[in-house]
Amino acid sequence: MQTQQNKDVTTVELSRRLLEAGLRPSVQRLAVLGDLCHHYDHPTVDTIYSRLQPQMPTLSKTTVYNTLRVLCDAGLVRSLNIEYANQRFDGHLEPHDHFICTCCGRVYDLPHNRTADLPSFEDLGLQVDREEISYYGFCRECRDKQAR
Amino acid sequence: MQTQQNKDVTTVELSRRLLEAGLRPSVQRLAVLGDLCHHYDHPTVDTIYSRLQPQMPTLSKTTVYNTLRVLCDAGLVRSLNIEYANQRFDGHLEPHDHFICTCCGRVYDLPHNRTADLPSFEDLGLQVDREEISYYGFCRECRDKQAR
DNA sequence: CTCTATTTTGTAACCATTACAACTTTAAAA
DNA sequence: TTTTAAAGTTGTAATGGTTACAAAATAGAG
Repeated sequence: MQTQQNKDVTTVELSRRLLEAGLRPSVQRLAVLGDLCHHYDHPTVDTIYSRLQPQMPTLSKTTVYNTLRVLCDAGLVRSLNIEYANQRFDGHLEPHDHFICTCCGRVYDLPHNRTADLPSFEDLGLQVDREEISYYGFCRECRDKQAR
Repeated sequence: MQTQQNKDVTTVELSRRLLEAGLRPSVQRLAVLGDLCHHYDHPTVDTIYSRLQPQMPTLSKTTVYNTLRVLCDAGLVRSLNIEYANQRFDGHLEPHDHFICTCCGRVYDLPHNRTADLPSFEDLGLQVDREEISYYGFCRECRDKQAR
């Protein structure tokens, strides 16, 4: 669950997604987007950089930051807002929620816990584009560890 | 809505809450907790500091940080996790959701959009303590501004 | 092939947050 | 009271994630 992978996303598909979003499919962009589509482990910028750098020795961390911003703006990637944590990213685009262990900080995917569509707050003058549901608590590992 | 206030919370009441949480009701703690209970505007650390500093010239920003952490741990205050923003705080404790304008960054309170209690993820080994629902979009002001 | 816009890179700066040690205040005991 | 120890506050310095910026590299158009 945590280290779920999805190797099905080919470079061709990634390239198509970038082009569709009006972005040039550079090596770096393909690498960053690919990393997020192949690992659903909600990595930090640093994690992404560390995974890619060995294969791309000239890669700059600034590029990872820039690329992630571009990908987020294009909607190809989500950024998660997690208490007491660095920014984290998610290449998993189908609607789903997150569980954050307040003990170890790990992030788990959850099925989207919402029966209906996005609620409307038009009466308040608010146009809702996106919803983010996060649960906080203890994962099994941390509960077991604490029990001992 | 945005600058909603609640002057009904007296110092005596704030003091009682602190003591009940096992915290000494120091001047600084009363001030920080009071600020968050009197303004429901989801301030940043800096905003809180700026509001209190004029009346408390010796107040240190470190104290504001320390105090907020202590208050959060005690459950007297919530911290919000908002995309592309500094940490923000909320002294409004009844369950409610938030709307964040992706244009101006303002945070609006919403009624809690959840019919049932916290869902259970026991089957996944996850013990849920807390839920956070955030909506992102455009507020009326920013929509109007963009329309022009 | 040349030119120009786009993208990437590395360094330096920025700024929110935390570590730490000194100082102050408080509460309780003597 | 006075003393004493614990709790709380303060300011400075360090940390570390993120961004600004300018130079270098790259890619697509003509």
